[in-house]
Amino acid sequence: MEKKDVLAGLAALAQETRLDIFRLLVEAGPEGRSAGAIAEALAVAPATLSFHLSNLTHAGLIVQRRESRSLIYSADFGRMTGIVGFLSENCCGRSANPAACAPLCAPVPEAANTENQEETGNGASAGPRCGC
Amino acid sequence: MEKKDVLAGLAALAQETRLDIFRLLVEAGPEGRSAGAIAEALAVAPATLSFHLSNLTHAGLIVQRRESRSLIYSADFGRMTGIVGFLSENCCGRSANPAACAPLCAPVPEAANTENQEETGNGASAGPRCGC
DNA sequence: CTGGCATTTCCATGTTTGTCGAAACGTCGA
DNA sequence: TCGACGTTTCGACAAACATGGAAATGCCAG
Repeated sequence: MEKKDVLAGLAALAQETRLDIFRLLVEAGPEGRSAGAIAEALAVAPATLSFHLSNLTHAGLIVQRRESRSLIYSADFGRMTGIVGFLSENCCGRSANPAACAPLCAPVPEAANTENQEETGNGASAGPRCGC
Repeated sequence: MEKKDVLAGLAALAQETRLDIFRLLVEAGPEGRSAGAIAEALAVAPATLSFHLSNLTHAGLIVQRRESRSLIYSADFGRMTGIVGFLSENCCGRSANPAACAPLCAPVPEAANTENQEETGNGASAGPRCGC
């Protein structure tokens, strides 16, 4: 995963409409959703949606396939995990002492959860986030 | 973690200079780095750096502390894991069948690694990415 | 081949963003 | 208190971006 790819992915997600689209597709899973269905679900004008879908596709975050007259879009999780990996690369300088790293790299177990419990159980499943 | 926070975090990271800063601070760990040290390491003009540091701070991705005349910045991993959690929220509609979800949610074990091995061992440590 | 539907491309607009020089601010050593 | 140093704020500019209406494109049923 190269820096420019990560940058493109983050830029694509850093926009409300596109973030909504992506999360809708994450929720839809491999099955995906047609452009029309997305437009209806999010109440976005066709031209605007097309612009954003193109953006997300070029960023590699979503994938397009045809099904009769409709174009179906679905999320590409591999790309997302790649981006996350890039962000935590060389975490804490790959220090050999997990102690110095723990406060940052593995705050999930209990500390970070005291703030906001809404959607724990997903990414915050207490697994080791970085290689520390 | 609210949507606007996630949006702010992604927008902050979706910029080359800021991405470089954040990754530098991720590598630096809890110890952090002074503004001057960052400016030197990345060859960024002081005013520009200050602008980006402020941006990252407001997004909650980095934290500031004073040490004599210098301001030390360090990454806040809790925020990052929160963002990742938000992105994979309701993954695959929380479907009860992991089979339909696996191709997207847990492609890491072997499939995704065949592409690019550079920084595996970090985020791509084969742990379950979403709650599927 | 033709009509119709789903989606995209084109275009113009207003808004946001990244950049840097100059000046101001706050903190520390003497 | 003073001078110096590290950092931030201000001001201005060019560039990139989001948006939606209208027209064009691609695909399918009959």
